[in-house]
Amino acid sequence: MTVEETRCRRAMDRIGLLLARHGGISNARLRQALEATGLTTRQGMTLMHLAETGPIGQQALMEAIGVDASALVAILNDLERDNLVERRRDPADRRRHIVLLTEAGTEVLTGVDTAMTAVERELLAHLTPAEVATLHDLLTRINTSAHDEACAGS
Amino acid sequence: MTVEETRCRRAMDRIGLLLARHGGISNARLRQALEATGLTTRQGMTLMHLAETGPIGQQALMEAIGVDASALVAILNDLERDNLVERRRDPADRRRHIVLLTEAGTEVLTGVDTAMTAVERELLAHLTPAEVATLHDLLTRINTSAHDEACAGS
DNA sequence: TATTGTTATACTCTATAACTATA
DNA sequence: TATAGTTATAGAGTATAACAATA
Repeated sequence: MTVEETRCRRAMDRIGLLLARHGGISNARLRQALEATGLTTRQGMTLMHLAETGPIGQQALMEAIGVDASALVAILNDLERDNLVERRRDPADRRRHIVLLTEAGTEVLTGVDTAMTAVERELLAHLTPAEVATLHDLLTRINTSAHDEACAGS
Repeated sequence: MTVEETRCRRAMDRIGLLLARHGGISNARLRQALEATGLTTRQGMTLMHLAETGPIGQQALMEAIGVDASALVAILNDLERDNLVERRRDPADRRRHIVLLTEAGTEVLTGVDTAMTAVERELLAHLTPAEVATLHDLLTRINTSAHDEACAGS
């Protein structure tokens, strides 16, 4: 297509930059909303995942929430210190730690959910429900996995 | 199935979390792609804005790229050290610094643009051009400004 | 040797408050 | 006093490599 030369599109037409910026804003809002629960965004997200999956090994949990091993350790250390999760050795493979929600962790979850709902309501205030659904669909289809196709060049 | 009660939607149905995560990924990819230019994402973004707006005060630049004053100072210090931008006192109001691209900064810009294009091509590999346009539109309409409506509570 | 989880480290981004110099 | 810019500092997120225990 004709378009202008590929060179130098306006900065905020750059979807990469838009995503980075909105991600930062979402993160900041979530953190603020979660302050009442004493959790960070990633801690809240981790609790939500545990509630969905039930007891799970750290490897699987890592993939589910998209952080690396050392980051997950830090998250779980904090959560375990506050008795929101518990790590148990897997008797079948003593290298593995099975992570599970405690009763206290389950209770905190309600507050997390409320906070996230409030943040979303605000972020998406100008969008219709149909648009929100579209946005959700498009976001999940963004290529998140490691570099595979396209631009594989060098 | 009958869905569960509204409480506790699946974590990755949370748009706030999706945005935060994809933002982080975009940022990481951009950083990696910009490594060749020796710039961080925000430095690259700053150069792009300067190219669009021309000479501009730091207050205006802050708003344009969405970082706060102290963050901008750090960005500009690095860029100025590398002679990519220049700060000049505004003779009309000696408190103000007018920021502008140097010739070297303009040259680097081409590499920044190429890197960003490559990253986007990869992130958006599974979307049609129409979907990309929709995504762009929806992202720009997310409520980025300070808390006004909804959840204003305390 | 490979895998699971841990520790240590460092860099980026973000947020806040205190400071300066001008107005 | 108010504003433009600066400095300092701290917390959160991310990335990497080295390590221990177990398989």
